[in-house]
Amino acid sequence: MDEICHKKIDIGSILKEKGYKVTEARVSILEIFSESKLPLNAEDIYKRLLKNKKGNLKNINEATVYRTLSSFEKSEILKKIDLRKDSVYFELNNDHHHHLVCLKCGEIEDFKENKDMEKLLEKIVERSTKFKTIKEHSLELFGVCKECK
Amino acid sequence: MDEICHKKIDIGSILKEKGYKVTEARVSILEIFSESKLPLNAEDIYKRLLKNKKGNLKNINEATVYRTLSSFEKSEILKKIDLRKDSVYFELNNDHHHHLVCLKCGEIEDFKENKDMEKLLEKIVERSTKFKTIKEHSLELFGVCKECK
DNA sequence: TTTTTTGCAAAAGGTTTGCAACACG
DNA sequence: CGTGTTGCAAACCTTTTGCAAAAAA
Repeated sequence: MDEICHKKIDIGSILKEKGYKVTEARVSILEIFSESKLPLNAEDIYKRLLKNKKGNLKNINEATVYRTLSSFEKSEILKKIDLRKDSVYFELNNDHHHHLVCLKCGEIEDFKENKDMEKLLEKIVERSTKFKTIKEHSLELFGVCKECK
Repeated sequence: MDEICHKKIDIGSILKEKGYKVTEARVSILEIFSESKLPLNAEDIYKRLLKNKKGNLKNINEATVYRTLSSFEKSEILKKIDLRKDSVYFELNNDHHHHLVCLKCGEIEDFKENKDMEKLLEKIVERSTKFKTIKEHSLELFGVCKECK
């Protein structure tokens, strides 16, 4: 446990903190992210919402999913990840890590960012002529996993 | 097809090496990449083709651009880059570097990858349980450039 | 000539948007 | 109750595809 991800998050407070009204769509979407070990795209979210709600609750529209993901990204609740797939993936922005991605089967393994990495990035920015600071960075490694070999 | 090559790459040989027939579309597209300092997307390429050809030569279709980019990526003449924009960017796969990207104006600055970086990546893969080697990686830094500050 | 490549047009995703109805605070 | 949020459907934009015509080897 507690390797990467999965801190308990107080969804209500997060939303209020960012000035959002606490709606069913937003809460459900954040729940899904907080329960997922993997990055998710809009379709993943939409399907899980459907599954969760097949009882009595009303569905959440796909447009709402897109709007929510996009606004959560702007307010830095989520971050966007490029997995070299056709759609955009997101994950919670509360734990700094990156991914190893299998180009064949899509398998994903997380790895934490460490001090060495941070120092390296600092050096890069120091040497830059056009930038003084950076806000974020991508670092995803692509290969073929042992299973697919 | 014996256009002058403005850089050091021999477009004809590259194409033949990879088993491609040497067509006007492919040569023109590679010329554009070899003259560009920045990553380009399909639309960029298409527009530049239009501009180049506005004299008498016939245009190259957008579908051809997409097909060419995609096949050049598979044959590793080009590589795909995620710049957090709406479309996919490519650049020549002949020089290992990464980018600092301005989230406001899109300004791009290159930086070279160094030994430290390589060692760091090696360590990550060593520690991985699911992967033994990686083929490639993304590393793009996003921030706001001095101009936009 | 044979095989590959291209143009065209149509369609396929994925994502965004306008607007009226709805719900949180 | 007022403003922010959502559902719906249509539009949008980038990218892909089938097929016949054209070009390379």
